[in-house]
Amino acid sequence: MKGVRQRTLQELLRNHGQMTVRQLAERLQVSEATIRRDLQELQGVSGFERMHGGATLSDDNEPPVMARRRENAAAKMALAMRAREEIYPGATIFIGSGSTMGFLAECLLDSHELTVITNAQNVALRLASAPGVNIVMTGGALRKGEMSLIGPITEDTLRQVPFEMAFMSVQGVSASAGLSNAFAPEASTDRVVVNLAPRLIVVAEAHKLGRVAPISIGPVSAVDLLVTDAGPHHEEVQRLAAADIRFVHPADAVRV
Amino acid sequence: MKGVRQRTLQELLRNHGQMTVRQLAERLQVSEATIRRDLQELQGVSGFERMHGGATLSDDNEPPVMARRRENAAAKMALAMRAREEIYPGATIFIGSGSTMGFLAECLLDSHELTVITNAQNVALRLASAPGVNIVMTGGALRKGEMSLIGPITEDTLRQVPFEMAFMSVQGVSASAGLSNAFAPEASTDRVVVNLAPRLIVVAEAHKLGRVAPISIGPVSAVDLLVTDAGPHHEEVQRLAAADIRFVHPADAVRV
DNA sequence: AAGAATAGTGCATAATCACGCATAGTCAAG
DNA sequence: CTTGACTATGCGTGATTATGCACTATTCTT
Repeated sequence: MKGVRQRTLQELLRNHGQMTVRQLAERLQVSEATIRRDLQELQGVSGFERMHGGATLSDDNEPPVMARRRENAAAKMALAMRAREEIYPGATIFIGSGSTMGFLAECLLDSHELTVITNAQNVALRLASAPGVNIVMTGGALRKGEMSLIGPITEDTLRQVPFEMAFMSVQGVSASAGLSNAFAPEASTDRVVVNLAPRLIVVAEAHKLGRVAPISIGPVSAVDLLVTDAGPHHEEVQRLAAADIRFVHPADAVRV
Repeated sequence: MKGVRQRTLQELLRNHGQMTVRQLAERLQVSEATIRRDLQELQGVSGFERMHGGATLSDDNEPPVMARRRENAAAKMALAMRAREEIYPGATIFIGSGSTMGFLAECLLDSHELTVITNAQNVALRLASAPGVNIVMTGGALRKGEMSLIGPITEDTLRQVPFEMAFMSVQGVSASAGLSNAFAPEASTDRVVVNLAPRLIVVAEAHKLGRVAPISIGPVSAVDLLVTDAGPHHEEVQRLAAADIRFVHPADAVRV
């Protein structure tokens, strides 16, 4: 019964978030000593935490990028699905970090003969269960909040692995100030991607348009395609169009 | 009847996710002994896991490294805790892949001023919630089962990032045949680690001692410290000791 | 700092397991 | 149809493993 019970136990913890030893013993019809022994063995499960009186198991350790996953999930998924249409079988693509890129990974689960190079843990993890997708991660320093890899090592790796197109999301897209991001080390890595990408596809929700973040990562002219849910009447969209940027919308978001 | 029953059995497991031997015997109208024999034969079916009292069959393809996490959890944790004692504040260490290394990561959550370089996703993920730990990941191709990064890119990164000691677990440790692993591309990466590590600490459960896997990754002389739960009377331990290998045991396993 | 709650541990008991052996089917050749 | 070899199944046994209880150590609360 032990193994089976431990599964149930994890299930309970995952659903309730946190439970006391007493509750678990009652619920699983075993003594508290047994629960304690079980919890002992669960040490090491990601997100699991033992504490006096009980234990917690958060869905994941919930770095901000995971929390943001839930914000505007529908819109992000729509953008991701539109972005996916640019990918053809056999392609080698780069996918950057950010919650929207996580959705893109989700869209690619049943792809065949696709090679994905990424510096984002959430992308790699999601795609790990995609049998038809080869995954290459860049090396680098782990930026914990974003679960992304950045820095000179990342950039070196990028230069070693050629790719045909790059998908990235950024903090700001402006016809005048170009692409921009907030965090300097990450911006440096982004700049390398922008320079290396034969074809650069930027995915940006409407509120990113016109925004300017502290660090510039490249001119808008580097953008080959902008996927956004901002409608054609959005004033920044018009400026970008004037700057000769091609942009597309998810099918069901044109009315935004 | 056997084949039919075993298919039904898998069906039941798939639907219920988990069942006890008793339940299965009742449901299929055969003795528990028969169920046990059936379960014996189902070993190797993907997602299938035997455990005391019952069995589970998860439909999601969780990586084997996660499944192995549950096997011998207590022993692995003991080894990991012993291994941790070798780490001093301010150190820069490499941690390899494998479930035992995941436990080591777990032990390091409250470390301060530690830099960890790793090619293992499970290690990086676990340590992502450790505020005092800097994490650098190697790049490379993702080996999905192990959730580890391997290949030339990994090796390049390793050469770029100096570290003071390396922790790794291997498939086989033999006084005569040295360190060995099963999977060639991974072994290549391991070999680089063995060569680069100023101090190499190998963590191996008792059953790894004396075993020889297909691909050699280095001589035993490369090992600076062997952490094992095999007691001093284990015959391979004696051979290794004769080969001048230092080894230590987790505190509570010396009596083995 | 004292009292209460919670956690860890050794031990006896109960559950489960693996193995050997006997029985009952199953199938093919004669 | 019979015989004999083979397989599957059930049962019993000793060994292994898990569990609960009682007790001690630790941690939290006030």
